[in-house]
Amino acid sequence: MWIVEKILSNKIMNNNIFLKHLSSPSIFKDKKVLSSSFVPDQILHREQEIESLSKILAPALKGYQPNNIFVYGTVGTGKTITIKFILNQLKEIEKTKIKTIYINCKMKKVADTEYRLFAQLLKEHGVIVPDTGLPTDVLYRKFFDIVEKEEKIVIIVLDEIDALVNKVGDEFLYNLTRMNSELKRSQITIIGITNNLSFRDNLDLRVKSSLGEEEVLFKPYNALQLKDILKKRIEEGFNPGVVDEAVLNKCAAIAAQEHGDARRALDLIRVAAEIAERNGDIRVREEHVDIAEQKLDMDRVIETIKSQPKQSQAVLLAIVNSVCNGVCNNTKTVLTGDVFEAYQKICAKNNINVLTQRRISDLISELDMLGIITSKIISKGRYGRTREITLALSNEVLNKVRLVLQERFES
DNA sequence: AGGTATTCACATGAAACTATTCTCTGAGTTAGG
DNA sequence: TAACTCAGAGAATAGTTTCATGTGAATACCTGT
Repeated sequence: MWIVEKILSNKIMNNNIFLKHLSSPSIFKDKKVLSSSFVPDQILHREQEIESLSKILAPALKGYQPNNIFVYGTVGTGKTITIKFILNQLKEIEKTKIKTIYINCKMKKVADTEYRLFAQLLKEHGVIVPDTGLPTDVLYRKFFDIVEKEEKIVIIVLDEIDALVNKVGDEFLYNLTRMNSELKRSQITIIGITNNLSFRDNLDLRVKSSLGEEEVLFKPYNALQLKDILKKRIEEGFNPGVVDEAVLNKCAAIAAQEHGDARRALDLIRVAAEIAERNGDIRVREEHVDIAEQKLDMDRVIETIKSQPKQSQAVLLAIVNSVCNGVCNNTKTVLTGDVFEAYQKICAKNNINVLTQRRISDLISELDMLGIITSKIISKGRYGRTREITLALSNEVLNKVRLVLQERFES
């Protein structure tokens, strides 16, 4: 503890403003354990899934190509973590003949297009290709050559594969699976992870048959299982006695309600603890969890809004303005047409070029997907068919959103 | 009254376009031998 | 003659526009009673 030494040796003034933060005992023992991306050395309540996955992948150890796998399960059911865990175990036994690659297809600017996916795959093999300029099939060739040269069994994990397929189609999956028949000395196995249970149904038949050779379903955790998982993480992540049973129960219960999302439970407890620590409390209490729940919600919304492009923000402001001004007399809903009008006004005031209504329509449905607004299509008979838009935000969040938006626009 | 046709106000889809960033290639230019 | 420069052709990508087509049900319009 070099800081303590420094303090003792009086190298730091004893009125330094940071001193009081140092002296308060830390709640955390090892904070990274509480992050949802942490892979623990033991995964609870996934014994069955681990068993079947390892059975499928075991042939790799004997030099055969394992079947391709589809992994399903809603958010926070431990899909990613389990796969990572299994890959780690696999590598522990056999490093020379097996190569594992994990790629998250949703990562912006990393693997969200076919080109970038292959660029990423190449990068994993130590080949850097330019971001643009090359035809995609060149990357495809390069990847093929490298894999062939390596003489390994390559296990490629494509997390959130549905996002990529929705964006660019399933052609690349077909190409990847087809590679195997052309590869002589190496083989590729694909593990596709998705939280969209019906994803497989709208795949090309060829892809469906070759990729869906094996399927593993991850069921949501129930409250008891969540509690176990949390408990273990708490033991590792916090100093003893910091979190009591009631808090644990509460987090598990909230997460269980949200379709057994373990990530949610972890976020809750971590943020609750951060809040407690900042307040100078040495224990995490239930009210901290309440605040954490709100804060998580708020942060999520604000973050997504801030990261939206300007036009999208303008559209959101148009929605917020129209809803708050009660365009549709005192109801809290607005229609696409109202939004477009309000949007045009905002553009005029801010000197932004006005996009077509067609585009605005898309931007509105994007905001819907992000969960910032709720919209449903209604038919008003003779008076047309349109979207009925409602803000999906609590008043508190809404006010914050307004502040953020008004910072960016004159309105 | 009951049935059918219209009509509105957008939704939704597909394709094409724009602008930006970047590679590759080959022609032209330059400097050194 | 090798090395360098530079313009032009192509690609990838994101964000849009243009054009075309779809659509649910309140109303207008008929029809036969």
